[in-house]
Amino acid sequence: MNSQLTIAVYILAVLANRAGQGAVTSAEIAEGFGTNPVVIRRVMSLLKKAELVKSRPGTGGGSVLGRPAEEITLRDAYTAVIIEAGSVLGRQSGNCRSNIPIAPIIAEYLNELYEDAEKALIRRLGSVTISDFRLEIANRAKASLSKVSPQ
Amino acid sequence: MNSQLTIAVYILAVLANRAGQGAVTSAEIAEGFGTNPVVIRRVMSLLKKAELVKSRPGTGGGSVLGRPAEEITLRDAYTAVIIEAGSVLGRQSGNCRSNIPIAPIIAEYLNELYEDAEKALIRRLGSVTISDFRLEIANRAKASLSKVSPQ
DNA sequence: ATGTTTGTAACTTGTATAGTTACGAATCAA
DNA sequence: TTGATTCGTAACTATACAAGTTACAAACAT
Repeated sequence: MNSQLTIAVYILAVLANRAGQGAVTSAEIAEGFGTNPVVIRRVMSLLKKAELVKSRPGTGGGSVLGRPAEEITLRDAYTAVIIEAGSVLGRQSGNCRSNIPIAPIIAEYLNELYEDAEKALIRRLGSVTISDFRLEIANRAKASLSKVSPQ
Repeated sequence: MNSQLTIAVYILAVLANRAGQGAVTSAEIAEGFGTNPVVIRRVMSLLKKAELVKSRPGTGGGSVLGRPAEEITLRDAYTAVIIEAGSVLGRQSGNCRSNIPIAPIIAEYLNELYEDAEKALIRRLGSVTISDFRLEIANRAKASLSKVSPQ
């Protein structure tokens, strides 16, 4: 539920990279990320609902950005992917089997406190466009490569 | 990893309730919360490391607060319980088996963004003492009872 | 000594999610 | 119209993780 966000922004970054050069298939994206095409399509399906991407089947098909990379923020990706599952934060209860009335009351209260944090997160995510993100990741990838083979 | 915080603040609230009336056993706390004593002891063990509680085995044993309830905040409970597992937020990777170098770079970047949110959360938690918390939960429990049987 | 309670290791169970397989539906090209 | 390609999604498997449980040694009070 959290790595879906990683995948979502990866997808958006790849599509931004290829903007204007035709659609990108889920197989191609999957290979770049090191996973199965279906995993990509599942996340893609959420991005489609949020109209961040458009997809088309058939030869020459695949996905493209729904609007320019400068007009998509990480917040858009977050809400597209996370809202389904409630929130990254508010996942109280988990595996807890307690049915005693006090447990949910505490959980509810803690969730309210989490809300402030989520607002801060969303604000921060909203300040980063896919363009920004793409550049940042490219720089880091370069840096991490030069760490492996220093010369 | 998240319901541990629920348990932690429940423990602290119970011990605050009983301050000056001797130690409380894990069995008693477990019954109140509707779980197994070992689950309580596991969380208690983290609270002990953080010196929020003191425990003693044997007859008349159990746990007491390490300092007054007015001087313990939810932030203390949070750091005691969560730090172990990294953070509520930064749980990137999860089940993701991708070893492609780009995935961890994105995850790392997202985690940095999460940090701002966590700071907000910690600030908020730091503003609530166990005393405050105890009152708030008591009020809510009363309200939720009156919902079940309105008269 | 005896009974009580903690502390913790080891195991079982439940659940979420990643990954996989399979196949129908949509699309394009010939 | 046929065939190749790609998406969309259901159904299944595998894995990881957390809660719950059992068991028992160690610490402590009487």
